[in-house]
Amino acid sequence: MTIEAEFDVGARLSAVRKMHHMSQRELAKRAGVTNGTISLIEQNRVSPSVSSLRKVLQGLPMSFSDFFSLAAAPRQEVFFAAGNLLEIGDARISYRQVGRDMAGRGLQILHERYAPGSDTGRAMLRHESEEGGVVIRGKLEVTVGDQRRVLEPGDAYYFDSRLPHRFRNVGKQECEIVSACTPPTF
Amino acid sequence: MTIEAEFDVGARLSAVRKMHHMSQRELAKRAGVTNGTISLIEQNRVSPSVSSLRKVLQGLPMSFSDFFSLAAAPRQEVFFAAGNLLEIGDARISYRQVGRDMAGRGLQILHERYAPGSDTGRAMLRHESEEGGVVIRGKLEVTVGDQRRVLEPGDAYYFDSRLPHRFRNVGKQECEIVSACTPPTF
DNA sequence: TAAATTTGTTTAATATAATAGTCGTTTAAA
DNA sequence: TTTAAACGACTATTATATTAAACAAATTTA
Repeated sequence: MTIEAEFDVGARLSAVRKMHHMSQRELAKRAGVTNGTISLIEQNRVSPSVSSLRKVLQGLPMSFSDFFSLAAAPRQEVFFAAGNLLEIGDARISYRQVGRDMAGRGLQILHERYAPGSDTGRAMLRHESEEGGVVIRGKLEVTVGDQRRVLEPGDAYYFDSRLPHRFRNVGKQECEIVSACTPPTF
Repeated sequence: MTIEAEFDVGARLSAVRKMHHMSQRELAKRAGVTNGTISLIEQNRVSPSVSSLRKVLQGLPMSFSDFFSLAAAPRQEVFFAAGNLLEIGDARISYRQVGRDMAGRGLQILHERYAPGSDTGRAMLRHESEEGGVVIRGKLEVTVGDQRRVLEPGDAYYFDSRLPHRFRNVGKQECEIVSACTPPTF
């Protein structure tokens, strides 16, 4: 039986709104509330009623359970520096493990390439899986939740796929990464 | 990206409160609100603020995500009459399947016995699994969410373990059932 | 540059939620 | 029965959320 740790409704709404590239006014318009309401909620100067919060979330759109699952999700370590990977290979073949402990992770690794300027764009939310990767060549801007960083060769990422996320090749050359994700639930 | 279907906050709170065997006053006391607030919320005559709903849920205790996951969970068929099981065995050995389609279920079957008057009691919420069973001998009162029924030999149940649930042997003889549950996530 | 949008914030007025206290009913005890 | 305790519902008051409108700062357009 989990109890709610306190969490920041305002910051969470602000983050998820920005991930959807909406202004307060645009969201307010879609949600059928005023922009002032959004502003006050995001500053935690009011605690919205469930009914108005529902209107706001429907403007994204997002369900209550997604919103609160995100809010309740423990913050994981997202970025790993190039020199901060765990070497588990041998002298001839190097296996560099992303993340300290793999306990309870279990995912499959893939290779991907990004043309200059390419962008995974809109599809920001997935469910019930995890994914990670390593940049081989080029520059990749990775956005996860409210965290964003441009990764360069050797850098890596790992996060819960339920967090909103986006990949962009911000460099002028092709970008190659080693990525991985858990298999679909069924 | 799931959107919230409308759901009845008041009815959900009322159901989950009753599953915890609390009166409005008792919950109000634990939550630090007045019993009138609980009453008004359960009648949907107000839409509680997130902050007061949090106080109420902490009185149970229950997290936002559990509360809204429950509310968002599609209502499954919970009870199956004795003659309403799917026979998948042969003439010598009878396998009677509980539930129509097993698509996306995947669980393991077990046998259990309940002494007269025994009661699983308090532990009402689990996570991320499903369970079901068949009564072989005796009478078993099964409570799932806001649904309750006394099952007799041949009757069966199947439900999402995230729903609050409880088993009681209300008969005077030992009760034997065939039950099943999904393995723990890790 | 200058004008025009668009951004997030703020304030006074309004609408709504939460409280304290009371009521009638039900349940249990005497 | 009678009494006492507990229950959920209700009302008037208080506290809070929401709105509408105006504001300054940042960005875009001409």
